[in-house]
Amino acid sequence: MDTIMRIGELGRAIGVDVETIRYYEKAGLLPNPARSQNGYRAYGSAHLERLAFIRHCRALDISLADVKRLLDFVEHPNAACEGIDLLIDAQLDRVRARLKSMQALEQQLAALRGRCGERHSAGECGILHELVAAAHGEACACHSTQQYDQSTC
Amino acid sequence: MDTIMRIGELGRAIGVDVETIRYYEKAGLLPNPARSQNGYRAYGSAHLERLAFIRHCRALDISLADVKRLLDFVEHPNAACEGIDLLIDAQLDRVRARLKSMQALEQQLAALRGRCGERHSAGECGILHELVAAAHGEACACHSTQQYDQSTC
DNA sequence: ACACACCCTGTAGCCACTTCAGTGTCAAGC
DNA sequence: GCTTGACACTGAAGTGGCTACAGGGTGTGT
Repeated sequence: MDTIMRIGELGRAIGVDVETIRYYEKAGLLPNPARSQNGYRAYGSAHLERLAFIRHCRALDISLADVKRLLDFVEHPNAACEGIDLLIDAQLDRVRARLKSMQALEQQLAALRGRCGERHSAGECGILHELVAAAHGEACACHSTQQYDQSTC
Repeated sequence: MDTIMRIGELGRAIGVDVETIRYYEKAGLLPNPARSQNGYRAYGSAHLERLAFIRHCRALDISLADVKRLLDFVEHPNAACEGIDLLIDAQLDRVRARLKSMQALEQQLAALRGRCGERHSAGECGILHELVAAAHGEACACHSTQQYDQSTC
């Protein structure tokens, strides 16, 4: 009743490298599949679903450790769910913090890019000058704060 | 004339862990400093500036390999500068791509967060349901595309 | 008989650090 | 003189999330 797939088929079905699947297995995220006589891994629809879940979480940039926790919740649906929203909250906080820093980064790089004129030596390059000056200047917040806490520079 | 600092002072001056400084040295980003009689590293203002430059570039999320290239330009100011703007362009492209995907991510996580009500078991948790359903659904673009190419889900 | 695609295991490499184990140096306090 | 503590040194190993490779076995088509 259950379609049986080999690792390559599973990989193609979800769009995951076979090495990654084996890696998830070793990391304890995918349960050990049955083996056919030749020793090949034999996957069913349960594995397919679980792998899809993992990849969806990874697409949300959730760490494998957290994915493991979420999978525990899926396995034990009667447990209290407190942990779930806390986990998602924390993830959202992380993503928002990074988003903010990436935006600052984009601004800085875009400004930097405008500094370079045409046909000149590295010694006259506005980008390089700007980088050196910014690294030197005390007004720049980059050096005193964490990478992901920086505002403008 | 040149203030001489030990590694701890240099680290505090720039806000970098001493281990990171030694790592940069081993990686060839910081030149080998002089040593005092006891074998301690002795840094001068040139090292300070160079380290500040490196950290500034890293704050801009520029890879160490690219920082190395930029440092080469700083060292050889008479070379042509073509490489510099290309490097910054590529960096900007990378940052913008990540920025876009992070924005999509934030949307998805925020939507997910809204799914969880109060006091219920994991089996009834809207977040978990949503995650499982989204992983299962074919309409979701997450599985077929790269992590950083996803749009909405 | 052979090519070729697929599968297996185990190990090492990637990036940018971080941590650790084990040892040495030096100034201050008792 | 002895201890304590902060700081320095080296080299190796660990982190996360894969990715790549070496060296073999399996299965199908021609």
